[in-house]
Amino acid sequence: MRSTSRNGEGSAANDDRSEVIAQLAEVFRTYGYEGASLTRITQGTGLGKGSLYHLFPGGKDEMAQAVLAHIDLWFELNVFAPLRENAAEADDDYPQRIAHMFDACGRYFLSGRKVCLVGAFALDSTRDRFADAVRGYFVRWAEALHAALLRAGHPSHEAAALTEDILGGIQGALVLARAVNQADIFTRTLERLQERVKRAAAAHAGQKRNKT
Amino acid sequence: MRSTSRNGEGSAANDDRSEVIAQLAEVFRTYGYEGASLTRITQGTGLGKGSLYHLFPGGKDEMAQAVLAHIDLWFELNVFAPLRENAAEADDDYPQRIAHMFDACGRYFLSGRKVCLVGAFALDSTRDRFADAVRGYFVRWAEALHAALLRAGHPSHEAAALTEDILGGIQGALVLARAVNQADIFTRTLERLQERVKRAAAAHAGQKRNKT
DNA sequence: GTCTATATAGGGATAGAC
DNA sequence: GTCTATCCCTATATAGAC
Repeated sequence: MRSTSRNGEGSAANDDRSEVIAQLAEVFRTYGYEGASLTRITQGTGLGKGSLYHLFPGGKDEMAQAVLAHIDLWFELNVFAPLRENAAEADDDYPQRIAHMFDACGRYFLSGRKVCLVGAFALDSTRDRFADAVRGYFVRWAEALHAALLRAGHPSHEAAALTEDILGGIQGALVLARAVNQADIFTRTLERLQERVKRAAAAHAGQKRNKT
Repeated sequence: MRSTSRNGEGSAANDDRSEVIAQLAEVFRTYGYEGASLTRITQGTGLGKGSLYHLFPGGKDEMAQAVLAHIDLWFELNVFAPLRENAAEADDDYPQRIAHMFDACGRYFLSGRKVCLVGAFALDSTRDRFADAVRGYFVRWAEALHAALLRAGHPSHEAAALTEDILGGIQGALVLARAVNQADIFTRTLERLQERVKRAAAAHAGQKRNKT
């Protein structure tokens, strides 16, 4: 029953692969790309080198690429897509979508106890190796958030500024939280960012009311 | 004339060492701690292994420690100390000191083209190796900035929030700027952070005026 | 598919000539 | 002080048995 040899992309195999990728992500997050030796990867996954190279013929590079794709998919499904306009519900509650984003981020980064692998890769020469994945992750996040902020009624320049402050604020809070070993810095930062968005939105509502 | 053998800590030797440390910093910033191999360090400094181990008997670990100490000293002199209260000029212009901090940071990080090595070290297991240096850097920065904000008239909770937002905002902007290869994200973020401080300060001044 | 054994290169670090 | 040569270890990757 476990065999999926007939359909090479069976769901059991996918689950296995998914599980391995999650473990790989943990290793890369802990040690960085250069620091993630095959020995550590072997320990972290419980697989021998043979199995690893069978799953990822391209070696470490392909493993990291798979991890980045996995992260990207998660954010695409749980963060970016929910932010974006949806034809079926074009008049949706955008402030709520933005709140959902903060929520998802808080959960994903374990309230500041888990760092952003993409951000970590961005800081050294690892970025160049995975330039497209690193860039794409932030660009698509920024685009989705910016569009949602516009839809929520923020003027263009403010939406752009908020987008940078939010994405940067999240990354920076993760750095800071880990540097001083205080995860709650991340939680507080998320709350303040969300509060700033609400205040800005309320200010526009107030201006509209005054005008009419 | 170049010999400083009699006084082992002669100024010429210090300059040499300082120059080497600056080059080491560049290598660590580019490749990260794990990625900074002795071969790359050799190329980046122009020194052979013999010279390197003569200068830093503790090897790579000591090199990185020296770099961190060097960075720390720079920030102590150019950022932290100017922020702090000074007995000789206790009634100084604290808003201006804060402006000076933003200025110094903008210059140090080359307007977003240079990352923060301490922040980069914080993100993976390198942090544990240099835990004290990493933690101390951010803690002392935070303390100095927080005190300056209090002195500038910000209420306690606001000063604490601004401190986290500013330190985190700077780190995050550096991550973001490098991730998408747009240094101006950093510049803009610095300007907005500074603007927020000014607005908050102005609001308090306004409240005071209304009260009296 | 997963293991063991091995190949080959490069890692950090040291010794000793100069 | 700086270089060259060399040490030993670990790195990534592959081959082939099972």
